Amino acid sequence: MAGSSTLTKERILGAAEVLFARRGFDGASLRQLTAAAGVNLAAVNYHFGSKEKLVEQVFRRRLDALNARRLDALGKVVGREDTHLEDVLAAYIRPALELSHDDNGALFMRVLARAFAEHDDSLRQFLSENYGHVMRQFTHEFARLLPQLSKSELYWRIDLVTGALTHAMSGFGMIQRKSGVSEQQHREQTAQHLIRFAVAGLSHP
Amino acid sequence: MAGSSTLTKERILGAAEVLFARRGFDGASLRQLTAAAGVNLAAVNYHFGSKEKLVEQVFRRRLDALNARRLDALGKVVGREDTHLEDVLAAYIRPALELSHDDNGALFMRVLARAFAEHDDSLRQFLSENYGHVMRQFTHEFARLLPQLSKSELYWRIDLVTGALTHAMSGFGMIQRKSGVSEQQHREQTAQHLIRFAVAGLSHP
DNA sequence: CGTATGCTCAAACGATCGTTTGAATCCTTC
DNA sequence: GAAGGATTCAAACGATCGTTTGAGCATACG
Repeated sequence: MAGSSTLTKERILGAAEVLFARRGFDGASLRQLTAAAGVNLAAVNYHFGSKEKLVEQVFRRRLDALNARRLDALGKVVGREDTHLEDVLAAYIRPALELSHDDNGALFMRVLARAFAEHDDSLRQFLSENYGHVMRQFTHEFARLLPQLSKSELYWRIDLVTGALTHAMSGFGMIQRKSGVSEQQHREQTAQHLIRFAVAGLSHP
Repeated sequence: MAGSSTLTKERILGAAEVLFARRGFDGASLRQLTAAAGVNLAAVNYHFGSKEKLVEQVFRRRLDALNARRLDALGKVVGREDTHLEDVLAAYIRPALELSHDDNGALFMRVLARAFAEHDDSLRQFLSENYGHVMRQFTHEFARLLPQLSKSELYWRIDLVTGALTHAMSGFGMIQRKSGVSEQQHREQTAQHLIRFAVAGLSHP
């Protein structure tokens, strides 16, 4: 087997991320996409099999790393004797925030928010099968740290917090940083906003 | 001028609500839509002018009433001498919740959540021009009740709460009510969940 | 060198899209 | 009941969609 052109696949994935964020999965055509990527129209079907498979790979490329970092961060805080709720939330939020400040990572968060709102069955099943265990582990930890909440009460709050975070992160591509604030400071302020909000939403009396 | 067939227009709007919620604006074709409505394909362009105009009318039909009820409810609580934050939030949340329990109102909330996540410029401009004053009035009231928050801090929290509520309400079509709980009770419990969460998210220290 | 193998390319496939057309039909009004 | 505007209808328009094809080119291996 020869070259296994990683270059073309990566160009397609990059252009797909941009156009899916801007026009949606249906709205972005393979002709726009391949033109933006500078590759031939047939390259998508050759390298990915179909448009739907391409969509899955767009998610895989980012979510594999993102959720691995989330679980890694979670593992580092649950081992200790006194785990704080905000540490668990930071383990969920901070990796996504770091992703948002990388190249087109913010655009991917838009794609993710779109998929979240679409309620598309096949896509939801794909995400659930491949990354459902991440949410399950976090949920388990939330339940442990909030024993006063009933199961249904906890699920309500997690659902609301998830909606808030997803929505907020989908807008990260468009916020203009105040002048005089370094990117480091800005990211830390954003993290604090999200974490404190999530703590309040989960643990209010 | 004769009949001005309200019937056909209403059948189209109803079918559009269902299909836009299920497949999205691009995903739902006028052929599926008119077939589901039991009308001729050309009826959409005849009565609405274009598919895009139809989308706007789908929003208008629900949002005119929804936002009028929100402002009405808001007016009834801001007049009093001691206004509580949860009353203002109830004025925002309860009309949407009542809409969600009417016929296809829950599906419309899905459509709304979709539009919210799409970041489509023309649709956002349409919503902002026609209903922006509603959010502005609520924001003004939040600022009055939460004077300790800076402007940017307040906007952060409102954005997060809005994301949470939009996401939660977009799922109302799919929740199965526990047996033994009346719809009245269920709706009241849901309202309490949302309102308390929003209060915590806005006013945490 | 010859020949597989991986990849790119222009071109075309059938299907479906939103929209338009012009005749047929309904319904009101005189 | 004739006239005329409002509405519906089947059919077609050009455009664009995702996908497939087969020839052409590159690179690796015997």
